[in-house]
Amino acid sequence: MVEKSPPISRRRQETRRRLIDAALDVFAERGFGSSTVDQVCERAQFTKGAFYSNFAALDELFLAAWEQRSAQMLAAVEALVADRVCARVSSTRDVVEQVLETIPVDDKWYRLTAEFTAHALRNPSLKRVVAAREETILATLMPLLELLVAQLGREITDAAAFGSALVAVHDGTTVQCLIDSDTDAARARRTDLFVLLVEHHTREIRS
Amino acid sequence: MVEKSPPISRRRQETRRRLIDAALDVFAERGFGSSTVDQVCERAQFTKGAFYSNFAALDELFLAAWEQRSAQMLAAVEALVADRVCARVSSTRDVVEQVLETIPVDDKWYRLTAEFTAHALRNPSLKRVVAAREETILATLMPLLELLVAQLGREITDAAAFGSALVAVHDGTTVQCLIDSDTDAARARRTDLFVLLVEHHTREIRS
DNA sequence: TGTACATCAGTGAACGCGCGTTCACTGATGTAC
DNA sequence: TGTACATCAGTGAACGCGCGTTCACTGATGTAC
Repeated sequence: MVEKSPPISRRRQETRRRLIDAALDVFAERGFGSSTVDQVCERAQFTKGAFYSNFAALDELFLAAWEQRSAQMLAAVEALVADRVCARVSSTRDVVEQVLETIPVDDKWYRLTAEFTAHALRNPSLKRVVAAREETILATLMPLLELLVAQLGREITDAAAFGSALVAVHDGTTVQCLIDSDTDAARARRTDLFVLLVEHHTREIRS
Repeated sequence: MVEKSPPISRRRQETRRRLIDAALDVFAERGFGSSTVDQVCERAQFTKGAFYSNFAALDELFLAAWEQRSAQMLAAVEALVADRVCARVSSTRDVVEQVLETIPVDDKWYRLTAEFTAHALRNPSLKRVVAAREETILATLMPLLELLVAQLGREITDAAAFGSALVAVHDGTTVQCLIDSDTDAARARRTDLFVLLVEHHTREIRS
């Protein structure tokens, strides 16, 4: 039997939303482990009771916040890449540059996701959540990328390898862009790396 | 005038060492922000007073622990790569595989360094520390890599770009190896990526 | 549309544990003769 | 080598703040007639 949970009222949904938004700010500012229920509630303009009426503990809110935010980010990137698909296209490098411009190197989001990943490594079920999200990201983006490279007269040779290489290079270069004093150089090298990946994992279509 | 700090006694050095070792364990287990002075001291078999006699606050210990550990890791990798340089060598792929085997994908260390990086992004002076360490790592490893690729009859074309690409791919693929359920596949793709990098950033030496 | 009642969702005060920090102390280590 | 003293390094008890968690409550929202 599936437990028939009562429908969630609008008021409640709105409260959760405000708590999640506040949590994203507070966690990014102070780190998850150093944040308190009070700080989150104050930012959201609620008393602590409101929090306990909606979540069992801070980790639950951390998970909810991370999931919501990463879904948002994915939706945004998806929309932007879809736009690119419709645009005129010249060289591989141009496409890479344009797509990378749409993916923000967001300091706040990086801190959050780095901490969440580290947190997930301590908890098998959270680990599965993170792995599942990576799959969702790839499942969403790969068809779009296929269209993109098709416009360059190319096709993807090994989608799984290409996808995970893109994610790895994205993650690895993001830190460098945030840490390095010479951000422009880091970004330029990032672009070069992506171009290399595209050229390596696609081939020209014989017409 | 340079403040002439009194020499640090052996006893004191040993105490610091034990506290740092304990901190590495506790931080990896619970996360930095959720660790307490008490927990670290208990693990190190000291009372809290010992901690306050050696460090001003937990962040100071976090920094000391991270620096010590990353220096240790670098020294270990350096030694292992130096060994490789002396060994017989066949193909690029073989070399990459052998070197990667020596670099452990260490869950504990990953958690620690991910959290420290996130922490450093909130603090400009720590950010510089992290950036400096990356430079040290590259300055140490690049000469060795040069020797390694020379044995393959190749030479590095752009050392700076090669170096930062290696770091980025290393970092990005480490997470995947730790998170993905299919670790072997993740490791294989990791190797492929490194091979690609070596081939792209080096060229055959004309003899 | 208005009233009377029921349920729901957030309030705010209360509690007590655990945490960071201090400090007078003691035992360990170093030094002078 | 032995003794007397000085300094150093960690002890352990004490303090009080802040944090997580609970719960009787009140005002908001929904429902029946």
